[in-house]
Amino acid sequence: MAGKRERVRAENTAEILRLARAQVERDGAGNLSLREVARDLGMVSSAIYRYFASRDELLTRLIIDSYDRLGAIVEAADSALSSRDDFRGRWRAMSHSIRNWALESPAEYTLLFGTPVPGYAAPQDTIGPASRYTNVLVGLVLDMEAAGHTASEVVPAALRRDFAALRQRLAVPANDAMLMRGMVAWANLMGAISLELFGHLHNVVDTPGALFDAIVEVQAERLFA
Amino acid sequence: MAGKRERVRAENTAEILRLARAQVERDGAGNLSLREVARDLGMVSSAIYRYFASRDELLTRLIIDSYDRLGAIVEAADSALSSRDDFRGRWRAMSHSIRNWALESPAEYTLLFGTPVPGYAAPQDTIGPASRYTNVLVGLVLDMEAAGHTASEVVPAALRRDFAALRQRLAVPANDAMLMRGMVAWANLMGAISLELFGHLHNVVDTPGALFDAIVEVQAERLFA
DNA sequence: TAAAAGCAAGAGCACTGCTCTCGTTTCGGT
DNA sequence: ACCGAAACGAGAGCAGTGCTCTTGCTTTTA
Repeated sequence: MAGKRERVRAENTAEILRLARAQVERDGAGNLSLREVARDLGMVSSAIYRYFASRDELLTRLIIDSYDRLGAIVEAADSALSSRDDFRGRWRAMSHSIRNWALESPAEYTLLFGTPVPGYAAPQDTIGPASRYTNVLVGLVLDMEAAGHTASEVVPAALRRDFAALRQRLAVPANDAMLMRGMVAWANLMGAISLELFGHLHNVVDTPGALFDAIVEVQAERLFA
Repeated sequence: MAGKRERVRAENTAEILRLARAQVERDGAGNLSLREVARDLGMVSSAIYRYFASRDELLTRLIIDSYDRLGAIVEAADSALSSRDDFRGRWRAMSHSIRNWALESPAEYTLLFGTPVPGYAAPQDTIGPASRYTNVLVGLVLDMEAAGHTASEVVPAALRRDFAALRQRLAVPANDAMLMRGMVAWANLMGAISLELFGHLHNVVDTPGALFDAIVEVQAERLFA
């Protein structure tokens, strides 16, 4: 029998997620409507609550899935480079993979890196998937250090404890200066993408792609040479 | 008579903006409710439409005001430094003024730099006020160049036209490399603040303030020394 | 086979943005 | 000083939202 009920439940759950994702992609996360999902699915709105306790829970699920996809994309971009010690190349690859993904599915990027939806607070379940893409960046600075690179970034005393905890939690033996380097690169990368995607470059440059390339290149030169 | 109607209109408009701002500050831009504003004001909801054509128009007005306040704050922070050729100091001052403002009124920061509200597209009226805070940064790189500093940032050919247009539009005689430097600093700054404010640092560091200081310092060392 | 659990439907609540109509109040021109 | 026009606030109403509760039906479990 394989459990008819169980099978139908899985199908419906998947279908709800599919429709919700399409809706988010079309109208943005803020406009996700449970009732519309229900209509598209040929159900009544209250039935959705058998599958997701609330709109926020559905959103959370979408967020987790998006983090997972982003993680997979960045991992693939990084590991596609055969020469593991081409650090500049790896930085380029992962940077561009994130931007390309963001441009392809802006609503998804917005879902993760834009305004935390109205009264919504990210639950614990998201932190695992969320760290997948950052782990790729961590891997880069780790490999650099293993290859004998030294970083000269100054790390204030107040940050040393944070970095020590981070080192322990992630089992990452990078030194403070190298971690600092990663943080600067991370902030710069996400800043460049957010400025572009949220429209702050509109009356500034006409070819945001070229600007992004240049920003990545400046960092590659400075941090990953 | 001084126009009773005109006076009342000005008062009501101001009051609507005040209440709406308080609401945004409390519940976030996505939860701004015209009906609640009307209730707080002792009016019926439809009356609000005598003053603002739509919820989006009210939001736009709030956004413009916020850009103006941010602009004033950053300008003040920069011009508070008496030694105009202390570029690192000026960079520090403007960076921290933005972050402090963001921490004091996160909903306001979110309004400007988070997700462009659901189906909302920023109208032209915002681009003037929006460039006020960036002009301070532009002023910094301009002064650096005037003081004889040279930048070594590489600017790809594709960006040269954008930068030429920018130079003309803003009447800013900075060379390409120096403009590039400003862009990197800008992206890094906004990235650092957004990561913190939108919760992406939650399981990363416990003292985001220290991380921010360090990021600013790294850039000060590299770009504004 | 009977009880238990899972399910979809439907009605309903309290909201939302927005529109339209209807009396009233204020303003500008004669 | 008057009178038409314009501006105004109130109120009802429409279409939509998230979410809850009850009611019957179906599948699963014991």
